[in-house]
Amino acid sequence: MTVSELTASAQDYLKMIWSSTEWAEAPITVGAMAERMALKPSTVSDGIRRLAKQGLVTHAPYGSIELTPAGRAHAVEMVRRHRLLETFLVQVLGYGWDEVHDEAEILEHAVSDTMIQRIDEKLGHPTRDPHGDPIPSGNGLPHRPQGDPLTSVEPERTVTITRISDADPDMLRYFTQLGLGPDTRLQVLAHRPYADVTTIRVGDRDVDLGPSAAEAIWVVAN
Amino acid sequence: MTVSELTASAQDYLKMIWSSTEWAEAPITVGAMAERMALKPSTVSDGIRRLAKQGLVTHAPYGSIELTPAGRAHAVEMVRRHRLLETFLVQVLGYGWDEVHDEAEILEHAVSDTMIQRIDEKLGHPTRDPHGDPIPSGNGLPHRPQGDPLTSVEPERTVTITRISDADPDMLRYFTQLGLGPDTRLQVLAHRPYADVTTIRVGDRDVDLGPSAAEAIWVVAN
DNA sequence: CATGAATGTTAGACTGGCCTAACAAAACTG
DNA sequence: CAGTTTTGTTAGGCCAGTCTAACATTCATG
Ligand SMILES: [Mn+2]
Ligand SMILES: [Mn+2]
Ligand SMILES: [Mn+2]
Ligand SMILES: [Mn+2]
Repeated sequence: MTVSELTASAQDYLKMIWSSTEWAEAPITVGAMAERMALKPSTVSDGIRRLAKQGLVTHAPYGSIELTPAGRAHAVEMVRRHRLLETFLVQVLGYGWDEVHDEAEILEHAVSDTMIQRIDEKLGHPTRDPHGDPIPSGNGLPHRPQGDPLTSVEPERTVTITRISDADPDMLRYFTQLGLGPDTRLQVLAHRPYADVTTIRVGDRDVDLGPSAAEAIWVVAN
Repeated sequence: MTVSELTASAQDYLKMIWSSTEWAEAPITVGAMAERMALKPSTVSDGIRRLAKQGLVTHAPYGSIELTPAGRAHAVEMVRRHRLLETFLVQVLGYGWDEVHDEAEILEHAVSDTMIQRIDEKLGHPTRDPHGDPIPSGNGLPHRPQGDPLTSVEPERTVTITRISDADPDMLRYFTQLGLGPDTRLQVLAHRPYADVTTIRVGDRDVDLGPSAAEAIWVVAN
């Protein structure tokens, strides 16, 4: 029943499927998974077939990919591991928020349940990782995240950042330069649709963000 | 050149070969490796062949197994990782010395060079692990251990423990009960050869140790 | 020193995980 | 709605790592 009976690869597939529904609606496709995991579609197709055989996902050929309850439990556990480890690396080992994702991507498969528990205790049961993402609790219930992409906020609104996608370390370093992180307040000045640029005011500074940056930032009104 | 180009299995084989010469003389055999790694001899034989193909060991069929300089460098690096991680788990996460070996056996393959470096810095460049074993330095030079098995000490001598084999967690818990650990002073009272019992005095208490316990403890005169 | 026991190697099978190439299905689009 | 493009699956190959079973070599002892 514990996650560590699965191969690292299976753990990553499940985590990816689950994550695809955390901040977006559309169910994930084989092609998108292959893209995001830097694998070939044939490899993913095969992997999904193995997961289905283990009862962790349901999948009819050419059909949609859905986690079973067992698959979802494993996936949430992996997300918990990943985010606790990221938090640990920042808090205890002095990593920057742009350095932790790749390290956690490996460690999440290697640490024992015991170690996760001790990390959780040492950190005082944190609820958000360094990128603002919610850390699911030990009993598998996610702390429900909130927010919407910066691109969907009406101009003139002042908002607070809830999370920033941890996918691109370079982008995170750029955000650090700008003083943008979880809980940063900012004002949306304008969206320029055909230029695909969002202008924000953070502190006393006006900044233009391209679409990939603006989509990586999620905010709530305040 | 870094250790992480190797599979976890290759890393473990190299570490085992190297470790077999740290505290004992005789070169390791396929059978002994299989025994200690809980594998079949045919599996190890095959693994050694792969390592030889990569230039990490020399081995003629039915002949002895020797590390090449490259193999030795990788092996020492793995020992460094293992022992630093054990120390980290005890110092930072509050593990007991009997709990760290199995955890480190996995983590050693997963942590990055960066993480090892930060752990080393956080711990202040420790030179011995929780079992008293020397931690090779970053440049690959082992801190030369010293000592001899308790079984080889003449009666009446007072000695100090330098290291205790970390192979058996149950035995470590037993030693904890007795107050035995690295740097503990004790007096050897007698060896009873046919009973295979070594009697020691530690603090104000006399204790009989069987051969497996007495061989797990290494000491220096003082 | 011959022979049986102990030790080590090879052969063949299986799994997971990846790939490329060929093929099949589904989704657009004129 | 037929044809084309996109997407997904299957077939076949490869490698690492494990096993069991069969075979080869070495060692030790009578
Ligand atoms: Mn991962
Ligand atoms: Mn994160
Ligand atoms: Mn290991
Ligand atoms: Mn140790």
